[in-house]
Amino acid sequence: MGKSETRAIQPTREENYSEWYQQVIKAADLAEASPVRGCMVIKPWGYEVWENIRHVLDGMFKAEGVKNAYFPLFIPMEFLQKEAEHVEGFATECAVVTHHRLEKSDGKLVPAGELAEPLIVRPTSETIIGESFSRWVKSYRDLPVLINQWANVVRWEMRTRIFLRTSEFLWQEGHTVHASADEAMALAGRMLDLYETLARDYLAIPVIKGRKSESERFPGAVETMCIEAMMQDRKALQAGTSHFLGRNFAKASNILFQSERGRMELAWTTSWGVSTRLIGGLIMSHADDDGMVMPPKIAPAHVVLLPIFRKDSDRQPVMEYVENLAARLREKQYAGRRLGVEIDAKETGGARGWEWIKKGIPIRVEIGPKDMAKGAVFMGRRDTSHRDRKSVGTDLFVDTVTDILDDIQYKTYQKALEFREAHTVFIDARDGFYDFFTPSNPQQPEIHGGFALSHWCGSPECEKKIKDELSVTIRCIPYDRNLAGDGPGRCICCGKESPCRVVFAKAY
RNA sequence: CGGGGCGUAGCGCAGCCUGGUAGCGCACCUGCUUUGGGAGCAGGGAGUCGCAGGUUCAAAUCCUGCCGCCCCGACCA
Repeated sequence: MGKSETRAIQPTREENYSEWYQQVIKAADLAEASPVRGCMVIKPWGYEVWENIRHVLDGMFKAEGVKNAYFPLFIPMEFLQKEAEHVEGFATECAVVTHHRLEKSDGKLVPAGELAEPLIVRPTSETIIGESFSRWVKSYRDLPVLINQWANVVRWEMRTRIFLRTSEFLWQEGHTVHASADEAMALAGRMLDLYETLARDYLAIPVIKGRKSESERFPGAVETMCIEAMMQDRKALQAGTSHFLGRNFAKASNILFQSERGRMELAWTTSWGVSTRLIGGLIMSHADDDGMVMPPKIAPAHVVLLPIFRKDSDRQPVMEYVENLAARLREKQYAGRRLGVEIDAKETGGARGWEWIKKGIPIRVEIGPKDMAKGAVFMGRRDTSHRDRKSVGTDLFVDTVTDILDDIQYKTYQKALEFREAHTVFIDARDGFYDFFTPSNPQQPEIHGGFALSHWCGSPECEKKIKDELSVTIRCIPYDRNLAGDGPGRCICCGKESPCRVVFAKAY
């Protein structure tokens, strides 16, 4: 058995989770580090995941009446200054452009032509988009303004990790303007719902919707809502955020409109975004010790056909059969796009199959002369053991391939959901809470903890104390009554009255 | 940015302590043999040993500085 028990990824999740994460990205060919500190190269197999996310979300946004637009990468430094909390939130991680030319000096290129006003590379675009909005909006008849942009942003992070936290990342940022607070709040809520749908129905990631505590809020927001997911090391990942910005940014950018009654009023704005971080979440939700596991609805490709030749004379008939099968499969639609079919005719024996296991393709199909003779294919699924393969009639396979993909999609979600539920606990005793979040070996912490649903009095002091002592934060105040609990209780930290339970966890 | 670890072929590593001019496994190329499976044998290609200085007749190896990556903190999508 020895050899067959070896897993494709080393170390395993259990042995060294963060190293495992890096190895999965490498083995699945999703991305790689770049020569630029903290910046990644997203390779085709990873970028297609992003393209699929973009396709799905873009359709959802458009159904909500949101239009795409594009705003500058560079933002005048003074713009950031307009909103007090906003500056404070981002000032420490801004890339600043100070020159516009290079000159040769002693054979080396040196910056020259200093800018009169430095520009920052957008860490987010509220201020520059707000400037446009202030000119676009005159009357209540112009509202709402519903805009989204697909862009890159730069946040100069101290510690980076591919997909999860890189200095540059890709995202979408939605920005809207409304005549009333209720309308803005409702829109921000609907966008959060879209993110939940994307996560649940496409990425197969179960998420908890909720709102952030004051200390975790977006700088300048009145309310930040989020979806939080549990990774396989039981840490929380914020997978998407939606902000109700009140009138803070309207004030900063001077977004005024004339109301029905003829008065000049400050508008209400929102912003909301998800990023390439979702791909990191995808990996840490589903990948196993054999590599990536792609949920079919977001997978770069759905089926790989692996022709098997026993003799040279097999080659042509098998390839013809395989090409023909590929053509039939490609006529099918799945999750709003054409079924993705790869043909891999490399003659490298079983290693070829492992390449695709590591890449996480949902279905592998082996086709040799024997299968052809039977009118069958030999199929393996990524969500079952690599040894667990079976012969299926070719016609039946073609007819049911989308059902099989649906089944893989469903089971991938269920597995992630069961994992989260297994590591989500209601805790009411302070000691129990501390035990839950304390590894038995602090030097080399084992995978431990999870989501603790505990009461919190609402004070920043208790929140900070828990953060300082355990590195545990309030991920969100959940909307789901089953999680928030029925009625008041006692704060896990100070014992004072608490209105509801919140989600405590270590976080990325 | 503080503490620790690491940087040698595409990937994973040995060699470093005790300097002598580079090796192993996998992958890659060629040939033969195999053939329902991470194949076997033989041959082969591929590395300015992270970068820059220094010590030395000689540096992957010793010394200094820098860069990058990983882990633990502080900061964050």
